[in-house]
Amino acid sequence: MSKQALPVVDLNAVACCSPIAASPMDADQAAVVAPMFKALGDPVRLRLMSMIASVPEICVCDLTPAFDLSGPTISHHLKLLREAGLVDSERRGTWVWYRVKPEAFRQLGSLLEMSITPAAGGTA
Amino acid sequence: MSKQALPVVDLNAVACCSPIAASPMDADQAAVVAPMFKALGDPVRLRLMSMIASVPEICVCDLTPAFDLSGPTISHHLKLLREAGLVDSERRGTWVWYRVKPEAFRQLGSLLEMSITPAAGGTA
DNA sequence: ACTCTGTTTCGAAATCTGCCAACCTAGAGG
DNA sequence: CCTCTAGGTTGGCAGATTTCGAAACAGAGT
Repeated sequence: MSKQALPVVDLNAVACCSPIAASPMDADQAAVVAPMFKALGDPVRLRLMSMIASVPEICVCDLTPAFDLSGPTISHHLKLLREAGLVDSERRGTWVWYRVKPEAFRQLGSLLEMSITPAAGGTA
Repeated sequence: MSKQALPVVDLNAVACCSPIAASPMDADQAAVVAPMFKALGDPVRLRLMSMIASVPEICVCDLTPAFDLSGPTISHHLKLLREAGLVDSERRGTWVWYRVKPEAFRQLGSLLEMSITPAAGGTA
C-alpha cells in the first residue's frame, strides 16, 4: 500500500502518557483508544501483531502460511490492524511488508501503567 | 457477587512477563490473552475500567449514571470485565462494589513492552 | 409486603468472522 | 504491447457473535 492507507486512528489525539488508572477516561478518548484494544482482541490479530512486532518487518507471504485461514481473511485482519493504527504496510515490488508503529504500541502500554494510583491495587 | 464469579481467564496460564514483541505468540497463548484485550475493546467497558481503576473501589450505583445506557446493559459490560479477569466484585449490603485485579492489569501492560526487540521500532 | 439495587433472561438489530470470486499490481516471457 | 502467473486486496455473502433494552428475578433493608 504505497499510498499510505487511511489513518483511522489519530494517535496525536490520544493523551500520550495518562494511564487508565490515573483518572476516569472521557467518552471521546475512549472512542479513540477502544478500537486499538479491540484490534488486539482477536486471537488471529493478536498473533499477527506478535509476529510483526517480533521482527523489524515481515512479508504477508510469511504471515499467511502460519494460519489455517484463507488469504483474504488474513488480509482482512491486517486491514483492521492498519485501521487501528497499530501497523504500517508498504508494497515493495511483488510483496507487501508490514511493520509495527511503535508510537501506538507505547501508547497502549502507557495506558496500562498502574503506578499513578497505588490505592487501586498497587499498595491496596 | 459474594461467591466470586467464574474465573473464565486463568491468569496463571499466561506467561507473566513476555512482551508481544519478544517472540511470536503461539495460538494457545493468544487464545488466553485475546479475551482480555477484547474486554477493553469497547468504549463503554474501557471507560468503566478506567473509572474502576482510578479509585480503590466503586459502587455500581456510581457507574451506571455516568452512561446513557440502561442498568442491565452496564451490568452486562461489567460481567464481561469480570469474566476477562480484569475486575472483581463484592456485594456489601445493598450495593455491589467493583475493584480492579492489579495482576491482570500488570500482565497486559507487560505484554505491550517493546524494549526487548529494539529492532522492531526502537531503533528501526 | 414494599422498595431499592443489581443481575439474568430473552429477543431484535447490528457487527464480526470467514470464505469464494473477482480484481489490481508487479514481474516474466513472448 | 500483450499475455501469463503470483501476491494481496476488495466485494459480497452465510453464519456466528455482540450490543442493548424490556421484563422478570434475586438479595437486602424498611
